[in-house]
Order: sequence, then structure tokens, then C-alpha cells
Amino acid sequence: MHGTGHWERVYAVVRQIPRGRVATYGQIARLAGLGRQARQVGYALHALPWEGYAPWHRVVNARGGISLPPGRGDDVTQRLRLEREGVRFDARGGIDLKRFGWKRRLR
DNA sequence: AAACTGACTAATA
DNA sequence: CTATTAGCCAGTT
Repeated sequence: MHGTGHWERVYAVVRQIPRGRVATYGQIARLAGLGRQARQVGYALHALPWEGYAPWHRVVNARGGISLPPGRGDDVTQRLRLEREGVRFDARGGIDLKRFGWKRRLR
């Protein structure tokens, strides 16, 4: 079905992430009013209705790294897209959230 | 209906 | 730094 579940809420927040910025699952969960169910955020993104429904590639884990399991190539796609938006990865394959973390309003 | 699953996080050891 | 534990909860089997 569609529109069911609170995933739409997650998608709405993800769409607000500006280009060249990234947000963590926990952050999305909080902004979406889901409290601490960061897992559900990742789950929601996995179940995207279709590619382009929301910029899923701008969501990373708390360490600023990609959480997608390797093997499907999705992780590569995510990194590629982020780099194209100007997000830099360090040697460890992590993003400096201090610089690229999405600061929702403020400042 | 009960058990299992999972693109997570934070705290502990 | 890595490993383990617990919390969280909707969707799937």
C-alpha cells in the first residue's frame, strides 16, 4: 500500500536536507518526531517507493559513514553522489559531520 | 498472534 | 581503538 506507516514523515525530512549536506539517521528520526527509532529511518529509506522519491544518499550513520552493506553497489552510488555534491570523504571513508553535517536552521 | 529482522545509536567494558 | 549489550519499533514471515 501507500501512505501507510510513518515513513512518509521520514521522507519529508530527508527531502529538506540541502544539497552538499548530510544528516544522521538519529537526527532524521528526531526531526521526524520519531524519537529514537533511528533504525526505522534506515528501514524507511530501504523501502523507498522509487528512486528519487527522497535523497536517501544524504543520510549517513552517526560516525559520518555509509551504512549500506556492500555488494549491491548502493554504497558506491551514495558516496559518488555525495562527492558530486561537494561532500568530502577522509581516508577512512568517513565524512566530517562538523563541516558537512546538516544544521537544521540555527546560526 | 508470536518470532524474526533490520540502511541505527549510545553506553559500557 | 574494537566488542558487546541494550533500547527502539514497524514491517514481514
